[in-house]
Amino acid sequence: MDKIRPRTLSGFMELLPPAQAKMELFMQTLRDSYSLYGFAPLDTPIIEDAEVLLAKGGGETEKQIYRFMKGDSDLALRFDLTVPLAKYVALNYGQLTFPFRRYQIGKVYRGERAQRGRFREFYQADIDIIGDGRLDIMSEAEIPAVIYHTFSALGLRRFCINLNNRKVLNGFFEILGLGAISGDVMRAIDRLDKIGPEKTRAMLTELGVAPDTAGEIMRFIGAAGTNAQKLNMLEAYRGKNGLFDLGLDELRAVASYLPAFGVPEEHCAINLTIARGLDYYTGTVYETTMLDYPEIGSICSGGRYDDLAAYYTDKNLPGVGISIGVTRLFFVLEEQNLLSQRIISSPSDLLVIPMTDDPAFAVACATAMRRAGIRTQVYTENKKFKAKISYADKLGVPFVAFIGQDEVDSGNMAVKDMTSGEQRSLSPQDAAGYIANELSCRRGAALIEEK
RNA sequence: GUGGGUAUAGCUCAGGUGGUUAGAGCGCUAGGUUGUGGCCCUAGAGGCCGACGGUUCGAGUCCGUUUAUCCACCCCA
Repeated sequence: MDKIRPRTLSGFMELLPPAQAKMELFMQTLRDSYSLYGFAPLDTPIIEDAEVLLAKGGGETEKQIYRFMKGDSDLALRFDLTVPLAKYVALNYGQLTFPFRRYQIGKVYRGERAQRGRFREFYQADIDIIGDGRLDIMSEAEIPAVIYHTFSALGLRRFCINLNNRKVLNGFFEILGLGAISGDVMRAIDRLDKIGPEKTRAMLTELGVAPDTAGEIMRFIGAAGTNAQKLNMLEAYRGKNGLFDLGLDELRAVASYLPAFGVPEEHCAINLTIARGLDYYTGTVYETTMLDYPEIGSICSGGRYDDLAAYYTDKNLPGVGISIGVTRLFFVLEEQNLLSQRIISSPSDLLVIPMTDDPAFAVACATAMRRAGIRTQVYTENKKFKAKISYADKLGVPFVAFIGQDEVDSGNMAVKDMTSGEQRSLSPQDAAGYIANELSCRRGAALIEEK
């Protein structure tokens, strides 16, 4: 009989158990970090009514969204977590307490061509703070702290949160008389780090920007130095444009609270080239990059927006949020070999191997170990001894307990440390203490270990 | 959506100018005798050479079509 060839669609990540164990730890670390800052967990359906998801319509979203009919229902898979959040907040407005702080980690779908590090199904890990009518600048100032803590908790050290403000950029363009093409100009300067100053200048010229104006833009966005020095440079433009002045005040406020939030300046820098492609950002924007892997691009992006749910409600709901591309980041970390080898990725801490015809004592030992919190499985297949211990070896189970006739007679367990090869005969109670103690010494390794 | 590359064992890949039973490494299975894994040795299983069509006495190899996949661009996480 012909078999159907098993296959997984391109662009869909499917991991083997050891890698999946690390992925789970990754996401648990994110959950713990987000919740430490007072964000509430939220989940929403993967499938929504197409009319709801495509409320905004047009553009890339329309082209990339998975959409299908089920009977008479026009359905679509969510392509991010922000649109479902907007719907959720509009729908449950009366029952939510504002500012509404939620985190959500979930799969999203984009029907585009998959390639290296680009997936069609991937996890996003979002946090957002939604205000009712207004939202203080302090929420924008707090976001870098959450990003900093989250990546630090993962074990990442070599990263930088880039800060900018859309009002500063748009105000600056208005000062230069480029207000009409600010979107195109922003797109051009956003690519500075990727294509270099010459090509950026050429793009500006193509847009019809006069040479000396282009020069001023290049000087402006290329500003170097500390955050304080960059803010001083910006002060030179104060008084020429209301929007710019407002943005400068916001940027200054966000930067000034970094120390109180515990964010070191070397991890959070004003970068005037950061524009973000998404057009709904209206204030602070964030983009986090790994210092040793700039080619990867942003691993966490977000910003301030003025009206989250305008398509669903008349309520004005300004907010600020960020998204970590979990699947891409995990893929890159694995590819760069930055995931710690010290993480215990075994599904069990202990494998109990019965060697007598009646496994009752072995099962009783396993029960005692589980009561002590030790993740335990019993090997019950009737195979040769070698195959049994090899099973533990392949799974990376750190401890094995042999239960043969000697053990049944003595009431002890023969506990072997698979790393050292050392073996000792212990009562179940002593064995539980020994294993738990050893494990606690080995746990706690960070997920990411930079070279 | 645009441009380029690649499809041979479970995985990574060899297979000059067409020529008999298509190979390697890793992995897998079984041995190397009794209650000790990793290393080593031996043996074995496993392929309609992506699919369809063409050229030819003969195609894994050449040509066409198609599908899948990868890379780059666009855009993004």
